[in-house]
Amino acid sequence: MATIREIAKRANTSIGTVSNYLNEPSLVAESTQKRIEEAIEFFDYHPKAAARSLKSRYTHRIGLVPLISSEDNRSENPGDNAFLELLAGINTAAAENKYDILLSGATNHSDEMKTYQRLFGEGNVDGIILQGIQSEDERILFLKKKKIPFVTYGQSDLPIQYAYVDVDGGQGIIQAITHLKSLGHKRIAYITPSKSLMCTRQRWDGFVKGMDQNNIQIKDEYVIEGDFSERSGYESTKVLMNLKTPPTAVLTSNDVCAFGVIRCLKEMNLIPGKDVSVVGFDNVSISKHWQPELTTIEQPFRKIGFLLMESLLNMIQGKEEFPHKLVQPELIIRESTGPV
Amino acid sequence: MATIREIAKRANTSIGTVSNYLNEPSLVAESTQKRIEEAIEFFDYHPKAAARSLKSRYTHRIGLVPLISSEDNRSENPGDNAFLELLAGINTAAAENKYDILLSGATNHSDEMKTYQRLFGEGNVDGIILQGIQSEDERILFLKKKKIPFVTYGQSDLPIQYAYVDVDGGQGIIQAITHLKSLGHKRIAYITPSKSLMCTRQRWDGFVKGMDQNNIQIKDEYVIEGDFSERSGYESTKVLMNLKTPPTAVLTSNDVCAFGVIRCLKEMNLIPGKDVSVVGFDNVSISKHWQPELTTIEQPFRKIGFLLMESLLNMIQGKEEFPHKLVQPELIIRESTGPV
DNA sequence: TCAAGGAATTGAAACGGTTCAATTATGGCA
DNA sequence: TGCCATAATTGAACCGTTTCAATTCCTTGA
Repeated sequence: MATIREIAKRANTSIGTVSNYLNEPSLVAESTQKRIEEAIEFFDYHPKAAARSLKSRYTHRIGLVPLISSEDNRSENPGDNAFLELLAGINTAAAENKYDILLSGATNHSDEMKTYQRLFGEGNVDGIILQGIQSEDERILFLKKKKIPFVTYGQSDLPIQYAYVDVDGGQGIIQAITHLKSLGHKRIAYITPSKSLMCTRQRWDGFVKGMDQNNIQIKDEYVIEGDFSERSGYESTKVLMNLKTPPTAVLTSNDVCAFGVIRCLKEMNLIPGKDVSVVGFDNVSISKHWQPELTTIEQPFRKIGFLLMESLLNMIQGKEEFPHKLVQPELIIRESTGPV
Repeated sequence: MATIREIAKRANTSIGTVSNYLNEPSLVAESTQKRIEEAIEFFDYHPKAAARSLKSRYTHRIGLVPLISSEDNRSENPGDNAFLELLAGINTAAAENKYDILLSGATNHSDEMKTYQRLFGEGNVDGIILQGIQSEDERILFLKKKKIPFVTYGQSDLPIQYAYVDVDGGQGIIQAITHLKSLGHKRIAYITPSKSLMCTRQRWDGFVKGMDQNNIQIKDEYVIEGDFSERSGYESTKVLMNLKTPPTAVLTSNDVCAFGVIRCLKEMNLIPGKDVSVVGFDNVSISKHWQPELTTIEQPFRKIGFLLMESLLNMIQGKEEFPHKLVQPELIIRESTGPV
């Protein structure tokens, strides 16, 4: 394998100049550039990343640590393509900046933190992207303490400054309510997981605001505190449908929960999308193939990935300190919502 | 950040000994080990990957270049979790050997080859895992020519020696036929994509063998050359069901094609799993939630990932030259197959 | 013709590990 | 006690870049 010295020799110049050409071509005279290019071509030269990063301190890599369940559970979890789309976005921004992605799976959060420390400590990565943020995420505290540059996808409740990209979930709920109103719905129920979660709180705020904007009064009995599970959707629906005046539409906080709602409606011989409208959140891959196809709120994962990477790079390069970015979700209208 | 020299100093030993401790602790006296461990703990020391690989030539990283479609297509392609599961398997074997995974997406195969060359040329990775092998895959030729260590998931038709891990698709088809036979089926149809593909040919061989083993004669009119699309499943089924004596069971080469079969059956007012049994191939995440739930052949992606990584490491370490491994798929029996 | 100053180039030191031949310590045995 | 084999340790050279102060080259204006 050729080294920078051989390139310099063949191009009849010094290694310093070749290095300049590699990093800041404008410093090098055009005629010299030509000769260097010829030599690089001739030897099929690629500067060694190890040598480069040893001296320069930049690895040109960022770390991503997906949580990997310890058992095979292919078809269980429908979070599926979201990760791939996020990756696609991250990759796009990375490639534009000549960065690569280093992946090292972990099976739990304490593993994950060890991995972060190792990746950064060993100088494998310049920074880290965090996903699946929890309300008091210990990983955020850890990375902050270790002074490891990082961006998160989603916000925590921690009173700390850090960079994040987040979806404006409240906006999504507002869109859904507006859509339902336009179909004539006024009796709108909302199944929300515990408001101790940051994202749920945002959505709740959106719910309040959306109802207000559309001049609909929030009825306490239409608001049910559940969780993200299919079961929760099912049980909550049972309660809702047994009310004196049951709602004509149900908002949920994720698709899986909406699937539970649909199952319950079917069991009660109600036609989802006709008798009762249902809106999910996430647009997981199966929601398009559900019966009926699910109206849901989609998070733009590619864009999120792109922004995550962009923000991280800005931090690493010292251009921004703690960038905050909010992106708008999109309402995907399918069969599970219809006129009253 | 501490360096090996500071560790040596505090542990009152030489850098050579610390290096030995790091790489081959058995070379170091126990008492010395203790002191070194204390020093490492004290400084929270992590040996720098760049320095290490600069001299040792090992990066402790392998490369993976997923093809990333240029547009957002979250819920279109159900290949979804397969990649994640593969990754999980690769990651497990990687972690056991202190390896990390470097990911760098590409949008097409020529991009992909450039990426391979860069990753290996710059010394970012020790070897590469190739997926989505085609019958005359140019990437295989390229990597072979450039002497880049690699393993593929799947075989090509190229008359070259290289390492691969593959699923014994033929075995899967045999299992499916045996299952159908046990349900009383004798009129079994098979929709197969063009036999020019390696994997289709394997499956065809399995079909022939499986029918023979179960003493069923292959009827020419029950064999339809289609492709992997939903449409192909639909069209082929139309032809099959209009035969004088239509088949009672249909084998396909992937789940999406099977979905097409099911759609056609429903349109013809036939009940899939009752009037006609249908078997898919892949067990994509939605097949479990299909109507009816799809009987299909599952590829053990975790295991495949694990074997891929293991084989690659063996090659890198010179333990094996071109390991070949075949894994057995598993028949997942659900609702789309039933007694005649 | 010369001085000044910017553009281009130079080369030695530095980054933080690994490697290996050489050296020293240790234990077993006659 | 002395000798030998083996275990443990040492430290200088090296890996291939980047960095930067120093030097040379070139142009311009007086």
